[in-house]
Amino acid sequence: MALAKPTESELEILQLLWKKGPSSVREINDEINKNKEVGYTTTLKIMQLMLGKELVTRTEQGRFHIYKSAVSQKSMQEQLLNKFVDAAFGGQAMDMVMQALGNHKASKDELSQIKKLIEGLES
Amino acid sequence: MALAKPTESELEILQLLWKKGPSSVREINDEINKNKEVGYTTTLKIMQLMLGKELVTRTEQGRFHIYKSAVSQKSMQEQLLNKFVDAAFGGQAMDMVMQALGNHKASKDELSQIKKLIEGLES
DNA sequence: AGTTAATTACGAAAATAATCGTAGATAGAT
DNA sequence: ATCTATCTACGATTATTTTCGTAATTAACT
Repeated sequence: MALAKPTESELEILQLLWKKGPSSVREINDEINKNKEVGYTTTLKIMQLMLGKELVTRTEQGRFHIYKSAVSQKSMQEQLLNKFVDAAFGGQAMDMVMQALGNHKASKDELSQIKKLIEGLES
Repeated sequence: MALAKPTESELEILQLLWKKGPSSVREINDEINKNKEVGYTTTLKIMQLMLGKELVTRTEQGRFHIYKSAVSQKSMQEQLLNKFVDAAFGGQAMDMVMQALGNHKASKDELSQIKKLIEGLES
């Protein structure tokens, strides 16, 4: 079965779950509110919807719930990347790679890592 | 003034305008309908909304209109890429680059071009 | 001239997403 | 025991995006 495509808000929550690990609604909402104001029940509602879409699972921990991502970061990113390359770069992935390399600062370390990856692909 | 962020449908139309050059609604709608069924007036309406957002301009050509992208492909892609890296990769652009390199087939030519770019960045 | 086909403008409906208020439950503090 | 704070569930509202029907206009073709 195909992964449900997350909405923007859902993806934001998935990011936090990947980064912080299993979390309560309160923890997620607090994190989100570091950047922008969102009501607690808004976040709760979105997480409940994500449960319905099977983007997350949850366990009861006393009287509240701990949510956990149900999709792997890598496969979700892969899916989103494919869609994005199509939508924004007409499918030309290497165009996008070049633009990303040009626009984003990368450390020497990252660059040599990428070079190594390319050399592997070349052979 | 910041570029208006295009919706998904709007972006699809921008892609076609970039690729095909200035086009009538009919031409755009025909292209879109190669992939999926969308009514003519739906496409028309979206293009009219894009005009309001200044994503396109248009000129009269007899009794119909020719639409033209009003935003550069490069700067729009740059903006979308930044948002995407944040939303899907938590801002880690190089993670995304590596995943793109791993998942998408690239020709020898493209790979050496990218390598050259990296070598330029390294110095 | 009259008919047909293609066009634009526009309002409104449908679909999707995000927001929040309120109610009911429960735990902890006084 | 009561009060207060926090939690879940859920309906309803708002905002955004997509879709399309209809009317008016114009061009082209009998």
